Amino acid sequence: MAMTEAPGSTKGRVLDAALASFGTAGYDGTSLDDLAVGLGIRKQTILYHFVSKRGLLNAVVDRCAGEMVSALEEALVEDQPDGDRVEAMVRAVFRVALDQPVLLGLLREVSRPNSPGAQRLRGHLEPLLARARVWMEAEMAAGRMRRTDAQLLLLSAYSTVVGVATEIEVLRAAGVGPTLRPVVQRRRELLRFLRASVDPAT
Amino acid sequence: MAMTEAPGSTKGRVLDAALASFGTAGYDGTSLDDLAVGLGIRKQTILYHFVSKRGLLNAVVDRCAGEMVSALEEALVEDQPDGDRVEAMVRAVFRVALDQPVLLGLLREVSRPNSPGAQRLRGHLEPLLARARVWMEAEMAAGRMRRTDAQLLLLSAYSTVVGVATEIEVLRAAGVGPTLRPVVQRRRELLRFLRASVDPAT
DNA sequence: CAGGCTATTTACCAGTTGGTAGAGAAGCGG
DNA sequence: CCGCTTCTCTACCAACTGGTAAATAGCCTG
Repeated sequence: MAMTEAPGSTKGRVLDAALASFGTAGYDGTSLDDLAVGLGIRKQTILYHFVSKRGLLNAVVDRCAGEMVSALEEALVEDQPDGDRVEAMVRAVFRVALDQPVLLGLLREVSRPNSPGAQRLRGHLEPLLARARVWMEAEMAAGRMRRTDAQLLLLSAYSTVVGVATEIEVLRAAGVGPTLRPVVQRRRELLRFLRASVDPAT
Repeated sequence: MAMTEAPGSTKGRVLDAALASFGTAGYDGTSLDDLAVGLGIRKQTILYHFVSKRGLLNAVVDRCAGEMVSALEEALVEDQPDGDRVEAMVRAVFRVALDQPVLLGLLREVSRPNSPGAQRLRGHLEPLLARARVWMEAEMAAGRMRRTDAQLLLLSAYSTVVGVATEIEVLRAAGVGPTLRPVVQRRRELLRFLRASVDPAT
């Protein structure tokens, strides 16, 4: 009764392949048969572990949201002495994005409302967003942050991050190799943007 | 032999419905049968006009890209005397986004590489991007713009704009009504970001 | 009114979809 | 050796997919 699946197990392999497929081909563009063939197993094995296609998506979303959330929380703990927390979080997200680009692909796929899994993703991210909102409002009250709509700024940053997923893919499609540079530059620009939005002296 | 379809014609109605469906449900998530039923016609009528589902997508992409490109070109012509061209373009894009949000939905759907239609979209946007790149490089050479990688900055702005589509939808899903305010705020922030990226005094 | 053109229809199809039912097989504690 | 659980398989299926073929109706022109 392991909480986490061993990476080599059938279940774990299915999760990996499903993440990749959902993130690139999308939910509707993913067929359980193809997924199974790619893994050298039968489709019914997938359904045995996850009950339905929807269940598989939920499992994938759960795992990815978990990784993302814990990466963010680690970043926040590391950086206790009020060092630039925003920067720490941005760096954490970009680290995840570089380590596993497919994860951002899924995030993007699932960010579309009416998409199955969108609600589930929100369920995972909402507490985190709430915490961030509270923190930002405290900062604003203390005058360390420019007065602005916290929720809007957060959503803005969020959609920018999701946009990075698009961007990495578009860059690759545009012939720009999968180099590190554009991503780093993008991160620098995002940080500058966030600082400008946050700087009290404006 | 009209170049543009009358909006009330069957063909035009199919195009509208297809745009909405592709932009929200995605390409794979759109069924020709459902589309036809929603229009009160038979699926084969759609296929008669557009040959195949892929052909329908191409037609939708062509029309939308055309609207977007002409909106951008109008903005550039209006603002000849070197008034802030960047701002004019951003405003044009946001105007389109507000007038027809579904259009951004499609843009986002089709921005994913490997997606059918991605290549076609690039074909439409590439000349525009090339012009912008040339212009930016001239500005940089003249010292009116901070030296930076023009293509990267453009892609950055592009993915941010696509992110706005996500954001509008996410906001609506998050309960924030379809008010104008968040979009306006987002535009202001994007403009500030672009100015910061472009300001020579940095 | 004959004949072609455009538009929309009915009828049909082969392939794929997600999903169900049930049979083995492998391990394990008694 | 039995019975139980866990996992994977074979065999099917009803529904739906995009697409083809052909019939029908309206309309304009000669």
